[in-house]
Amino acid sequence: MPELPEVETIRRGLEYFIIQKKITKIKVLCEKSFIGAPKNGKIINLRRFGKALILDLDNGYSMMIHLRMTGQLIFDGKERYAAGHPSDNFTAKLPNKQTRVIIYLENGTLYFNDQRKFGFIKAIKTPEVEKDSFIQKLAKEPWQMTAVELYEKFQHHPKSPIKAVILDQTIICGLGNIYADEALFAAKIHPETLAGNITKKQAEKLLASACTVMEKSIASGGSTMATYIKPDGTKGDYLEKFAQVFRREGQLCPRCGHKIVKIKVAGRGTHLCPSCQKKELSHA
DNA sequence: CTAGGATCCTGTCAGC
DNA sequence: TGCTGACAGGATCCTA
Repeated sequence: MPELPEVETIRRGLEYFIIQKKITKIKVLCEKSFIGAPKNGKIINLRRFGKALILDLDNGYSMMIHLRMTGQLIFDGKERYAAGHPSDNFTAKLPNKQTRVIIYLENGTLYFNDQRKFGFIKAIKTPEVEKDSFIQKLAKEPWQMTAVELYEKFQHHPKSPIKAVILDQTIICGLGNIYADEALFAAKIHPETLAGNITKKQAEKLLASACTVMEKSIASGGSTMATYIKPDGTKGDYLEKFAQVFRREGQLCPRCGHKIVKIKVAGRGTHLCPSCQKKELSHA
């Protein structure tokens, strides 16, 4: 679930609590969730590659963390800092049934929770991080990429729907299901448009939109910040505050007032405004 | 090589 | 109430 903005939010938030802190012990509660041998050591750096987080230790080892769909990192010390897949775990007593790994630090405890066990922590030597196959295959983030580069990549997947293509981290890095839908909406492109039919102009708009939607999210702390309290005192979340189309099927398009629909593209739930995001017959 | 679908796993929710 | 199937903010593996 966590996409680039959420992982960046976690990185920035966690940094404050765990940099220069020693790991005293690591407890693996689910074998599948930890690859390699746990290493203690002092945390000297927190890096991010796409949706992957890298925790560097002072002993030559690193831990690569990927949250996949339902992973969460919750630091519990004097204060609690929780981010990742939004759920009650953010405020629950830990460890609980979904806790997979516990990292004990000198100043608190870092819980890796993951309902579906798709995520993992992997211990590797620091120089091996950039040789990791996932990291190595990652494309540039939208801010580093030019529209021409992106357009040319589209030509390698001419028959795939554009949504499937922008979800591919080896083509453009950082978007997930939310921001793919939001970026396509902002660029007024139908998610089923074949990548080979995307014009240079559309590629440009799409790239700019990807930057904008993710920047806005990072600036506001990512979509997975626990919750916020609405003026009426009830709880709300990022999606109802910032998402234009994601999980808004049945509601009215904020741009044209047409009803937002949900379809399936590339096996994923996909939200769009059929009026703003016309299939083929867009511009020239 | 690309494209599409199945798969990993747990939990929740809609519909009968 | 209990069951069943669909679905879920990701990525990889398998097949055609």
